[in-house]
Amino acid sequence: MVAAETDWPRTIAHADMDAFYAAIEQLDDPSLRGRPVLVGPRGGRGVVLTASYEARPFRVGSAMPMAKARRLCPTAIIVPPRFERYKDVSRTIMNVFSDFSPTIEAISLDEAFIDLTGTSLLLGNYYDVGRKLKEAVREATGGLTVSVGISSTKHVAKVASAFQKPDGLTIVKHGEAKVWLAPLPVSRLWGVGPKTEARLHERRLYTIGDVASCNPDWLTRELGNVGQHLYSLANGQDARAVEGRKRSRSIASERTLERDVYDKADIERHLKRAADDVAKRLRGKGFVAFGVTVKLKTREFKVLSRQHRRQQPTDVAEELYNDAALILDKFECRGPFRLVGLGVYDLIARNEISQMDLFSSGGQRRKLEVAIDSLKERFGSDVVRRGDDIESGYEPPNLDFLSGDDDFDDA
DNA sequence: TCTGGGGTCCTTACCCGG
DNA sequence: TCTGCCGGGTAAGGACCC
Repeated sequence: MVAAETDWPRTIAHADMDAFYAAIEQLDDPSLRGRPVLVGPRGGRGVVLTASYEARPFRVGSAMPMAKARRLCPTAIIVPPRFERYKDVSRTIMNVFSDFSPTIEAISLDEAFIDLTGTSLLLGNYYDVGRKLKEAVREATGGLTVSVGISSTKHVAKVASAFQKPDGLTIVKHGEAKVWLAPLPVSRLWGVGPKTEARLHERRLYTIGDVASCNPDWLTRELGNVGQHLYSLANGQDARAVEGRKRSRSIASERTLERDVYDKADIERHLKRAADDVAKRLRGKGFVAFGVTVKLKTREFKVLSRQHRRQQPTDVAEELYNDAALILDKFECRGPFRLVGLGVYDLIARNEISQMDLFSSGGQRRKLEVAIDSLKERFGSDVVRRGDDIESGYEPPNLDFLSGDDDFDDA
């Protein structure tokens, strides 16, 4: 039944853990098993991070305000999150995925793409691979379940993994993706959120099949590049490859406050805390940052941001804070604000700062990074790097760090 | 007791220099 | 010399994801 799978141009699995945080809490505390569990803050203005499957019949789900979730499911047990523990388990499952392929792309703590191209002869057909993957995760974690989708594109694998949650295994054969996707609602397209869903509905497009069969030029006129992208996805086309690990491009720290702040001194106090946090994480990753942003959210949920580009990059909390304090003066709105945040962008590795003097602006550097990445992809990183050996008297800068060989997100 | 925190990518507007 | 156009760079916001 899957005899043709070796003809697939690529084979990609998407593995997505079921109710990850809640499942870990139930694993670690047997008294929680079989009961509705909400992972999230016990008080304050927080939202549900994960609801266990026992809580879901009460129409409770992620991102729902905790107060509302408690009204809907009064018997739920609320457990504060333990991210360090979740990261540990994440490392375990990523190691399991690595046993199935050298090319895995972690999307978050609990999900990843796994490039299975060419592995069927080693691991059996893709049903076997899927079952082995699920079993390996269950064994390595002591009982957690994962839902797996396997197809010839990232997008279909992703949609397939969500198709039979929890503990599902869905395989969509190459060449059958378009037909398989057609009856699903447009909201299942990866990248369609509430806003885009509404825009599609306004145009009488309700299923993925509706999108697939509409006129692509019309859809592009209506929705711009998004329309073009969605048309391709709806037709089962998605050329994106499973990418290994990627460099992080920004780091931020923001908090919704117990009470709204009006006072500039109060805002500055929160910026100071955020600067400390961001600086610590920058140093932990060995990065320095050129760009600093301040984010404020009004009582009406309007998000405002202002940014500033430094002459010299930094990972020092005091410098980040001083920039943030200056940025604060750029806001016309005086509050009250419910959230204060500080972020950094335009990151480079700290040990390469001196070489950055060659490039005056972030845009130029970004273009150079893209160019170098594409050269490395095309010719291999060893070939591209060989410029250092040229005996011309000119010593080209070592730009290895631009490909991010050394520092990555560990998520 | 009504709305998190951490990200990425894209669009739009504006400024500036050629 | 002035004006208009165009493209690049940057800033701000928006949508989306988990």
